[in-house]
Amino acid sequence: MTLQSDAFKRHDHSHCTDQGLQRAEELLQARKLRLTPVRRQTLQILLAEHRALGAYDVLERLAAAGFGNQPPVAYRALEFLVEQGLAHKVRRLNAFAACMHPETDHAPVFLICRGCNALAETPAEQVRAALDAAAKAIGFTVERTSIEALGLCPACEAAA
Amino acid sequence: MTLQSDAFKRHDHSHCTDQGLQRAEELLQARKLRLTPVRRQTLQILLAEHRALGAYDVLERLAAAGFGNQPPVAYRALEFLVEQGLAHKVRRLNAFAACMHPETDHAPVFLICRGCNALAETPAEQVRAALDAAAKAIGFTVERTSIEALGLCPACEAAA
DNA sequence: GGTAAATACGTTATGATATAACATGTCAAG
DNA sequence: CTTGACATGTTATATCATAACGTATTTACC
Repeated sequence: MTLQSDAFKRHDHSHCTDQGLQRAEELLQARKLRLTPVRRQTLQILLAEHRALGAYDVLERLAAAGFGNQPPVAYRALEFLVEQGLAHKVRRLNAFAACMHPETDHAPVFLICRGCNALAETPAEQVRAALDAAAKAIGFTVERTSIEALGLCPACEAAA
Repeated sequence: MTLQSDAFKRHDHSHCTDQGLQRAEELLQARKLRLTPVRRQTLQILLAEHRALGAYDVLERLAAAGFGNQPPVAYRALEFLVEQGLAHKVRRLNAFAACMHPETDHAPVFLICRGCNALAETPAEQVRAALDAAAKAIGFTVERTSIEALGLCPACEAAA
């Protein structure tokens, strides 16, 4: 399960998937990069699962879809998607998730529920600004960020 | 090399180490927890290196100091130190660093230089506040955070 | 179209990081 | 001086990730 700003609302996953793939195609076309079959399938897997997935989980699904079943197959596709901002690596989970806002959200914040493993990706402008300010104070230039929080989602908080 | 707010200033490492160990002893005594030989040595290793160290690097040094040389020896000591706020895990590096402000800094921000691998730990109040606000907006309760940035330290920025 | 360079894919092998499970040892409370 | 809690050591294995190389596909250019 992935939470979003509209957390907990049920929605049509296939719509997310279709839209995500379409945005990916547009983005990559604009950059003159290729959404090859493996890459496309990998993105589709992440979009469909709609949560963070380990590389080996992705690999399993790729193999089931007829692609190679050796780790580099998954890692290469994932690396490409991450580089292009179409997916993110959630470092606390050693796992990957499709980006929910590929156009706008270049500095995502992940909220990870320790109760139900739900993953929320929220916009990060304020957080990123604060981080930039802290870095600037010591002359450090920020290029990439990983901002993650572990805690409880509303449902698990209520249940506790 | 570790950068701090007073980045790049040369200083006496042994002073850091002594002070860090002493603070650890006080803290743990107050919590009625034990700074056993392995834990003490582990903290000392992190303080002395003064940068992020992989678990196996720590293990190597522990073994050299006469402790067991199997992974759990290092992982257990590191886990304890992290739990007690005396060390942090830098997730982007899969490595551990002694905490530079064990009393005050419970939500550290790490700045990692991709040029020279220097690691800066800076206070995080503003960043943490922004993160809490973003989480609160969707009803998420933050318990622990990892906030890390990859970029260039002043020296590497100048050199580039 | 034909060919060379660049890019992507598949596979083997290995490296790096981390933990489960259990036996042994140490400490502190009663 | 024993018991229970905590800590350590060890074996084994799980999990995550990449190097290196050969083959295939695509693209750019003639």
